[in-house]
Amino acid sequence: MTSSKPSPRPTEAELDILRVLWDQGACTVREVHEQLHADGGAGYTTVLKLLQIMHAKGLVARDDAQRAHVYRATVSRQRTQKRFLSEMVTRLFNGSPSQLVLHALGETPRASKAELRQIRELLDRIDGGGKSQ
Amino acid sequence: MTSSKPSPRPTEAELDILRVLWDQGACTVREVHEQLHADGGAGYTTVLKLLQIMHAKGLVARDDAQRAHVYRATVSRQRTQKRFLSEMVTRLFNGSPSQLVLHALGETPRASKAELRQIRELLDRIDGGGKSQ
DNA sequence: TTTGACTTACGAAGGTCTTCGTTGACATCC
DNA sequence: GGATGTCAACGAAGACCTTCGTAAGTCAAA
Repeated sequence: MTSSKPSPRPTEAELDILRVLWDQGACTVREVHEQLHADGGAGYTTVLKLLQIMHAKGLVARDDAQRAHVYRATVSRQRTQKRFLSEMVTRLFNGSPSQLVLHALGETPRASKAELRQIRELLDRIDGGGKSQ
Repeated sequence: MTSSKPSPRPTEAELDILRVLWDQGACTVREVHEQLHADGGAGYTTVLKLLQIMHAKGLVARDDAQRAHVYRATVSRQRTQKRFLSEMVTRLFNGSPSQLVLHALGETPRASKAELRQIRELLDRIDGGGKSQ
């Protein structure tokens, strides 16, 4: 039983921290804080508190071998993206993912050639492989 | 100055109500409540309170000519979809809408032929018309 | 050993969100 | 007219989120 916790949806501030953790890998509180609020958005203890809460929720793991604890994300970027995406589909797009794709694509005139090609390839794979009705 | 208010992002419970209003058109509180919590999810006054708050926020308009006030959405489904989509892109997809499309497409093996075709057409229009660098 | 820098831990304040109980207004039916 | 039912309005409670001030612990250098 390794996956006993569904681990709750991250809040906005938590997402900001997760982004740092995903990009930088494991970080200390100070590193996250400097990455996120170098200008002075939120204080050091705010980030610390958030990380403690996230740890309690199971969103991050903590290595306290050193004095400055090191945090790393336990939820993957992919999984989180998927989760938010599917919530959005049910809440806002009548449960139709392709509707979401259509809308998102409409707002995306600045895609690179490579990306467009990637999308086409994926499309081919879906169309060719899984011809449902 | 008709459009002085950006009108805040709807919360989850507010989104549920907006969905009803979008699908059914203008509704009384009772109608929304029965549509949403016929089983007994939340009480009548809860829906009423939410609609009052949404009215204060400018998310819905109210016609109080009759005793039972009639509410209708002032924000369109499209606009709201776009808004959530773009927030998601910046928060979760490094600002790249096509990345979002790619992911959403990956979770969409059950798209209908018609939808896939629609996506392809849109893709062609983007690719052909806006060939950037 | 004392000082100072750095760190975690604790608790609390202020805000928003969601829910509901109660009240008073209004209409209808007997 | 009085009882009954429906409605909007109000206030408040409880939960969660975000932020921060302060205390307490640890380590190294002076």
